[in-house]
Amino acid sequence: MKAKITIREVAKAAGVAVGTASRALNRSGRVSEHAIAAVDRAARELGYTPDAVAQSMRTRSTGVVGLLVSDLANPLYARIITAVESRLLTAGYALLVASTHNDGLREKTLVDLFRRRRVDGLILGPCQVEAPAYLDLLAADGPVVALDRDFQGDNAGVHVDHHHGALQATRYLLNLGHTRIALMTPGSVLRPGRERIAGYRDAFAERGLQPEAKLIRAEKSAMDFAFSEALSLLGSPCAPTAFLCLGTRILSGVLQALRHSGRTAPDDVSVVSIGDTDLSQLFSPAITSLTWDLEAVGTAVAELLLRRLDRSVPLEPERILLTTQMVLRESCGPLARAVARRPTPRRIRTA
Amino acid sequence: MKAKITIREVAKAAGVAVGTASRALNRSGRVSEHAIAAVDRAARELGYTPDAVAQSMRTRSTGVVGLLVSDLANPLYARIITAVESRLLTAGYALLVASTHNDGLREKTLVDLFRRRRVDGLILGPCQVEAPAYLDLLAADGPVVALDRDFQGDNAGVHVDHHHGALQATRYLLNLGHTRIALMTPGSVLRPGRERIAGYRDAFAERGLQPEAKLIRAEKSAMDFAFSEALSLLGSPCAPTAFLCLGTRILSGVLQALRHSGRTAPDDVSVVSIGDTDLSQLFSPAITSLTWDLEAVGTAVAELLLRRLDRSVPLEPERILLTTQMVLRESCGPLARAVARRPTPRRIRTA
DNA sequence: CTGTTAGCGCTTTCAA
DNA sequence: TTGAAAGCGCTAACAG
Repeated sequence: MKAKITIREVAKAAGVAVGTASRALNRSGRVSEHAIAAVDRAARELGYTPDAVAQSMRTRSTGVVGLLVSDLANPLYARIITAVESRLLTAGYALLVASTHNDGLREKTLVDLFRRRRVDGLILGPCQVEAPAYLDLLAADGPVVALDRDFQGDNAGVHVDHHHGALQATRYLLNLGHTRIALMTPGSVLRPGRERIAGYRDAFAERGLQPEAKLIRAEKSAMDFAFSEALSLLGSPCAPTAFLCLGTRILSGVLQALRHSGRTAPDDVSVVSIGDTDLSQLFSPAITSLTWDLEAVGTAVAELLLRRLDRSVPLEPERILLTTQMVLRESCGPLARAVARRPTPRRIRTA
Repeated sequence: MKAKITIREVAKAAGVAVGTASRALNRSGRVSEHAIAAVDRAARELGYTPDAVAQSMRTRSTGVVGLLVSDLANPLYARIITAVESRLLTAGYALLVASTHNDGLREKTLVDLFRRRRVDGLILGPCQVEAPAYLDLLAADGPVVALDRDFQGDNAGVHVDHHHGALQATRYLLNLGHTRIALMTPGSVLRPGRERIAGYRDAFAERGLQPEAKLIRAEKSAMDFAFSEALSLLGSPCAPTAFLCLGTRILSGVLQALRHSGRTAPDDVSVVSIGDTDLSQLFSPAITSLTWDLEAVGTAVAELLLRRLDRSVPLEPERILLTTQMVLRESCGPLARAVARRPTPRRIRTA
């Protein structure tokens, strides 16, 4: 393990004092061209690399930002993270990541872990407890920006317009004549879920309707609750004629349930997915989906943080709202079709 | 921005010297029970959090490890990373991540970025140039472990047995009577691709056969080259009767090509996917796939690194090889079927 | 067992 | 413009 080269040795090799070497390397303040040249050359020859830890020690800035999401393996997050990482890298920042698994306690632990490491900023995705008390204290240590999450503080964040998205999707299904639209969501606590449920309700309200409470499946439950929930819904006396699926895993579960019970979209039921993936694109029939620009989300949240990291600009509340687009594919049809087919005995019976 | 509490203030509040406070907090060496109690209480009351940067400065250990993969958004990597993060967290380590985008230069930049930040260890996934010169120098700074990648040095890493996997999959197709098996891979440079191609060849060799060179599509090319490649293969005079797809994106492309040209598996062609995802499980027909335990890969690589981070154990070469399993589903059939159907005019014509 | 002190490698006053 | 020196917060070595 060869000894690390320090700025001290560079200074000596260049025939200047360490202070001068530092100023030369950082191009900060008044240094002679001559000194700069000598120091640069010495640094290059010795293969000097500044020690970021020591720099952080003095400057109180680590050049690291932390990112917390509920699950790194979620393909949607994975793509957002890639975009965040990319944008941050161009500004010289490194990215520390971790999964909260949607557990408030774990989030606190991780935030502390990051804080002890003196991250310069924090990006927080949705989590169980949206605005825990420690978030306010935290803001004193550096900027915290929200990723599809609501918490007080100076309120900076990037949000997807899930409300409008769900509204749009629900309207579409209502226009096709569906009213028994099952809403399958992994939870109603987190912002995305909350907003989507509200959008769904509002679409009904626009027509003076109200969704059947039983069709809203927002219980927090096991990962693949969607399969069993969908199956039981399909077997109930007033089965839904359409499914609005919130998330890839949910879509998987619903599609499996459909297959299992011998139904197909769009003939027996219509299916819309909120969140677009390989699966929705390639499934037969291709699934009509609500999509949004994940790269834009990542880039925007990184940029927002970067702006707040730059102490020269004043910190004012800043919320960025990104819109969703509906991609029409093959999985939806007018109610008539489903009604016409429902009487078939095989289809009515419970699995 | 309230002033940070340092160990100095904790010591004063507890009525001891900083040295004692440090020893008490770290339970290191000889400290009286009394002192420990006083220091702990003072620390709690003041809300003291040790500054990891200052600690790193002294101890020369940051408690951070770096992880580099070609693409964080790749769902397979995403799941591995989650497992790595989980395992590392239990040992108190934080995880710095970045994507190399399979670019050797970018990898070097990132490795430097991590190194300057003095990560304690490094996990490197496959990249363009498998064993660049700087990797050897790097080993002097701390342990480097490979993730499905071959490089010299002290050779520690976790590898998936892609060779055996591809062998297994190819044998399976050969047993079904297929010999014109297209191998669709995003590249032959990286270890996984190399090994898989070798396995594929070896399966042919076992029967004294040799695959047609034209059926091996290992060109490095655009992300969705699979679609056009598959389409052109299907239109060629001696179209393949089976597809071996290496990776999710490739599978997507091939499935799209099949749909586009009006063919379906397993009647017209057989399809096997190497790497199992939602798509392969839910597609109709469900795709016969080669799968491996991604969580095990992540845990194993984390554990391997952790072991090497512990300076008390001697560093000896250590390679962990994980096996693959073949999951039989509905996308493959005997050659006979495809042959019987091929004469149908619509199917022979090029799209 | 505990206090004092010397740095880790760097940036940043403050004089010169 | 430059050099010398003072720390950033902490741990480790050394006296007591």
